[in-house]
Amino acid sequence: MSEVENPQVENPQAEDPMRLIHLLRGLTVELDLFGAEFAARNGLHPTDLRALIHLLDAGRAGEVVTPGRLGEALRLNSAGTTGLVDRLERLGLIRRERDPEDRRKVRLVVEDRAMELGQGFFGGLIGDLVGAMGRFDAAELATAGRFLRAMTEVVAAARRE
Amino acid sequence: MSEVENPQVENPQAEDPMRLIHLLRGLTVELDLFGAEFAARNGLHPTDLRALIHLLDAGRAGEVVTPGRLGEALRLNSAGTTGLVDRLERLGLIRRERDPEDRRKVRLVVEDRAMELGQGFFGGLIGDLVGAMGRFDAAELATAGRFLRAMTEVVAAARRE
DNA sequence: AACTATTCTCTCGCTCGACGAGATACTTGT
DNA sequence: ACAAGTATCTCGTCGAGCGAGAGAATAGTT
Repeated sequence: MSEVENPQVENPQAEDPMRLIHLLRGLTVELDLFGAEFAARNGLHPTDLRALIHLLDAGRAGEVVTPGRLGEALRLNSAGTTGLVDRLERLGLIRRERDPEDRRKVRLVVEDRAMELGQGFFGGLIGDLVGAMGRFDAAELATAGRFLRAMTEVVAAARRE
Repeated sequence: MSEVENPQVENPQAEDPMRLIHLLRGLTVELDLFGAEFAARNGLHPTDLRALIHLLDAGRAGEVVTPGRLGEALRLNSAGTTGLVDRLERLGLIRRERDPEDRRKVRLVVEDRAMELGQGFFGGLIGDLVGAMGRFDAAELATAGRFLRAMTEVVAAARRE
């Protein structure tokens, strides 16, 4: 019997939790860098990209986004938010529209150009990711999903203290 | 037989690839926000935090980090790197030391204070994450690891074009 | 209806992180 | 010794984001 046996009743191929932690962090680092490089290549700042993602998500969910909501989501104060919206509007990615029902509000409307931009770039990556998922069967994907949800839940809980 | 049987072919609970994509992105967003809030609470900027992580990683691997290497890893130019190192040094998190073998070089030495900072904060999160992993058996953790590695590989490959 | 409080967005002035260009210090090859 | 190369730092500038507060519209109270 080698000393490799019986590491608390587990097999030698068992995944070390710390390895998984580092994998999680490594993945987020890669995704961040990917986003940052995409942003830089298109004359955007990281914040602009995050804003765009938020706007596209909200649009897909059919929600109306105002500068206030956007700034809150991105943890910007009102001055920073105005600057951000100015930038995105100047780039032709979004458009301001006064809300006819409450004229204090401004609706941020995403232009087609922004969707094409997001699609054209992230679309390729998403396709590759989905392709790589093809090497996993349904049960494995379900396990991965459960795992990701569990980890996300922990981080979100930690964030709320 | 209930509809829960036969998961391989068209199970209603099967994980939709796009759901997994959004989970991945959601997780990176949560981790980013967690880091940003930690940084803000300690008077650090996101860049400082990234630098600290890089330095701690390198230290654990026994590598010597110079301002040049650090700036390269963080995609900063030399001026920005000097500013970053100044900041970290002013905060007492690192220390500059001239390399006695090649006196053009500067070694960045991490102070104990920085390790305590990183440990004290990320330590709690890591503990929670490892705890949540306890709800998965060895085979499931192995699957999760394989999945994370596959996704990381795809993103890294996309980044290299 | 007028008056006050509240909500939402924007303007102004400022700070400071990051950039480009170039200076300085040290090392290596001839 | 001298030129070329490498590592770091200095200087001037830009611009994203902050704090404070102004302006515009709505909601609530009497």
